[in-house]
Amino acid sequence: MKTLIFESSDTGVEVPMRKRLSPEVRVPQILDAALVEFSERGFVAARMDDIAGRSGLSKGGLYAHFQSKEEIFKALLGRLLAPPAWREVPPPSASAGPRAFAQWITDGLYAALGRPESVAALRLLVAESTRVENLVSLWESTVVQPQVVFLGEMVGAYLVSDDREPSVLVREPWLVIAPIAHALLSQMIFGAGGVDHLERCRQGHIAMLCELLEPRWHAAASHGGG
Amino acid sequence: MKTLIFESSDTGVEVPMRKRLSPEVRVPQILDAALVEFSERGFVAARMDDIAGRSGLSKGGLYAHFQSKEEIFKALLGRLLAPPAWREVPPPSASAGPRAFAQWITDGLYAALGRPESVAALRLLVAESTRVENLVSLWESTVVQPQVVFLGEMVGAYLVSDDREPSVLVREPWLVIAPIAHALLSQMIFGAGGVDHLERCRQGHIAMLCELLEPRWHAAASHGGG
Amino acid sequence: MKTLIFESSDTGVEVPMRKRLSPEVRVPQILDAALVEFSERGFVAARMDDIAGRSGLSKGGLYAHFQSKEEIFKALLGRLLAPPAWREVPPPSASAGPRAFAQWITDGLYAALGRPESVAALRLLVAESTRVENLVSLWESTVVQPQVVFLGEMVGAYLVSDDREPSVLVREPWLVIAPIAHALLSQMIFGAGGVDHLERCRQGHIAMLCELLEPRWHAAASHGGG
Amino acid sequence: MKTLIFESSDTGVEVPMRKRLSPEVRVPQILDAALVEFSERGFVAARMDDIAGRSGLSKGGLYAHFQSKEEIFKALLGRLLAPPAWREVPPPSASAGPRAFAQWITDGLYAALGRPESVAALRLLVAESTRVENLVSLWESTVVQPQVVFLGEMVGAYLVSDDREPSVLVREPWLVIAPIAHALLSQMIFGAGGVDHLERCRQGHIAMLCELLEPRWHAAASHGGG
DNA sequence: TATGAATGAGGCTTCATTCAT
DNA sequence: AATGAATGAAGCCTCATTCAT
Repeated sequence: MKTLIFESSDTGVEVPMRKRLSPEVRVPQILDAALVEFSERGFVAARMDDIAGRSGLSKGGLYAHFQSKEEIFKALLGRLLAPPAWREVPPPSASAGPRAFAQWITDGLYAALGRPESVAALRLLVAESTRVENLVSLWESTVVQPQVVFLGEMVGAYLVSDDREPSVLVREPWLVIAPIAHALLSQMIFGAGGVDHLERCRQGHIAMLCELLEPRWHAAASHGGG
Repeated sequence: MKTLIFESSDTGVEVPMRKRLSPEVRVPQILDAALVEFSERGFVAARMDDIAGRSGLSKGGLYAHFQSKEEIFKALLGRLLAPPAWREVPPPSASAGPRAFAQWITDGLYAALGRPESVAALRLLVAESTRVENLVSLWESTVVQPQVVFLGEMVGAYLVSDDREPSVLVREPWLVIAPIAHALLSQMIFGAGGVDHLERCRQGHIAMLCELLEPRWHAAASHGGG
Repeated sequence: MKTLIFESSDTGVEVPMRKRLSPEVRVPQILDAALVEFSERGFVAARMDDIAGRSGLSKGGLYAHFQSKEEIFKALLGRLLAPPAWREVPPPSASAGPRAFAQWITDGLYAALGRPESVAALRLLVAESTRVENLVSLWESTVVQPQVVFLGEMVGAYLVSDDREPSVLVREPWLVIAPIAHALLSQMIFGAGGVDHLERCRQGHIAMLCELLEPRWHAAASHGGG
Repeated sequence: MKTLIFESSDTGVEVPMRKRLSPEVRVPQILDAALVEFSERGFVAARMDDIAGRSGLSKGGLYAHFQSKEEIFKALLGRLLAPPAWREVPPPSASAGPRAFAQWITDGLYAALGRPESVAALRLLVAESTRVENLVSLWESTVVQPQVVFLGEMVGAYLVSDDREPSVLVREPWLVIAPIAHALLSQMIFGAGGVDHLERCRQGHIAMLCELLEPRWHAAASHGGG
């Protein structure tokens, strides 16, 4: 019966013994560890030793699975930037009102972006995007843009149902997610700000969307401008 | 100007010499260089050699002005986090309409945050905030929060002038700046995105503020919501 | 043939397996591989991985046959330094003339030393002789010296048949092989130099031996010297 | 007054202080050290630490002068392969006899190649020529070949003075240096073999050249050969 | 006998910092 | 105030060797 970590011998010396795992098991462990280390310290300052330790193996052991630090980083980003399995829940009917619709939108956003790992991933992207420009611009065009466009279309579909001037949210769908961008940027710089900070942001986010989604008469008829 | 100055000596050999400058001149040069290097590479990866080269002196020369890399970093943040001389222009009167008001708000925001150095500074803060938590939280409480509160008050003052339900912008004034946060985060990750990217964002930002600032009747009276 | 052998298992997964061979078959394969790797890169730079790959098994597999890199090296040298089965052909009679005799000498020399493996072996000896001084000096005294002495005796026997001053080849028999030493050293440093480079060297070698073996009258009688 | 190596302080700790030297002084020191280390151990096995120590500075200090181990190696070979300032002494007149002429030839050869550094350099070339193929083939064509051709011309000029069949030495001038090649190869593999080993080789070398340079009648007239 | 994940020592290289000049 | 050779502490990576399978 072999113990997992230490095996005592009659020499009295404890010899570290680590489980031998298949790459299918190790690689995700390593990437999990890498996300923590890279996002806390940045690519250069992260130490292979620490990633190794956090994955439960020795420094050299990493190199059985990845050729270099850079490779780990790229594999990590490949995983982080994979398109999320968004939108399993269908939007509520327009008759349910703006709040239900806004809630549906933020449900998806905060579920995808509100987790600590997402903040870590974003911090990593901000700090190191130039290191993986290809991956990032691929992600932007194949994942981020389509998601934003999708949100804009959902808003358009919601608003088309009655007679009003289309909100700027339809023309500039990125505004739909602007509040969560602020919340995340804030967290990246100032820290978590308490467990419910994101939840409070989300309530503001919903309220703002509600105001923008409520029926309005043509702006030109009321105050006009610019 | 990166020309070296050559001084002839009686040995007949031309040796490259760099100008001897007073600290008042050198220190800002060094901090300018440091902002670029730190924000492009992060604190750890930035090299004293590069900061030196970019400031027009040699590695050793830096140490005539700063005791260490850390000192440079802190001095740089001290400069970056200084409160901006905002608000020299008074807000337009409420009668000028929401667009004029929104324009006034974004004028200040984009003038302060739209410059490339601001993006660099923010990137630096995201990547290295844990390194200078004290400074950052001081900045948050003495500069950022007051500015946001100030904006909220301005919005409140604008809206109070007629009869409507106060917008969520008053309760959650950070929403006023959320669009620029999104724009900046986007730039930090995806790059500049063209010279007029920020300007387009600003137009969307203004339009959104306009929609939120337009007179509305009590939401409860129209659709209500969950 | 570098095809891997696949064996199907009831898991439905094809796993690459290498043939299980007896040591009698593996060991020579390994030493062949080792000669190439050691001589191309030197002892330290040669990698067990590469020797393994070149022998058709994995790194760990080597250790089923040799306890260490050093062991492989010594076994290789043991094989390389074994006395060659020289001299199966008897020398031609003196009456056949110097050219026939010179040809007989070079036949043996170039057959033994002209092969690429011999060049590789010599390169290895030059680079790593200090690592195995015992083996090398044993080789020198039991193999190399006797061979050279033997050649000297053959030359002496050839020349004794007529009346002349004995050539220096008899006193310094290493001169008999000097030209091939030059050719080999040249190949070691400058590379093969074409397929027939050694053959051309051999012709020069023969011609030189002919000149030295031709009947001469006592040197003292002609020009004299120092 | 600063001591060269150690400076005692009142803490009782000896602080190593090394002289700060200009590159003109350091670089040759480093290359001298590199020759020893590289030729004793080969490129890969030589340690930067040892080269540094032998040059009187620390490991890191090397990098103020060379970008990498490879750079040191190339610089070293550049120095080793520089054409020697050969042939300052004119050849003796033909009337002085073959021995004087042979002596003149070997004087140059053994002065250039007989030094221990030359053996070290050759050993290095044998072991690592593939690492610097460009340099080596340049050396072959611009230094080695011309020197050999020059020797052949000298021999030709010597022999032309009387009526005989030209020796193979004229057609194949590399045979002139073959004996020293053997001597050097021998030293590279078996070690120095005593202080006067090369000198004994040289006597054999001279004797052989004498035999080949002595007047002969046309070979066709004596034995001829197939 | 064979595989390949894992270890751990060791080497190359980088870089903040020092200091003689 | 400025230079640049020099130091020394890390950190990345390689690779001989081990061992569970």
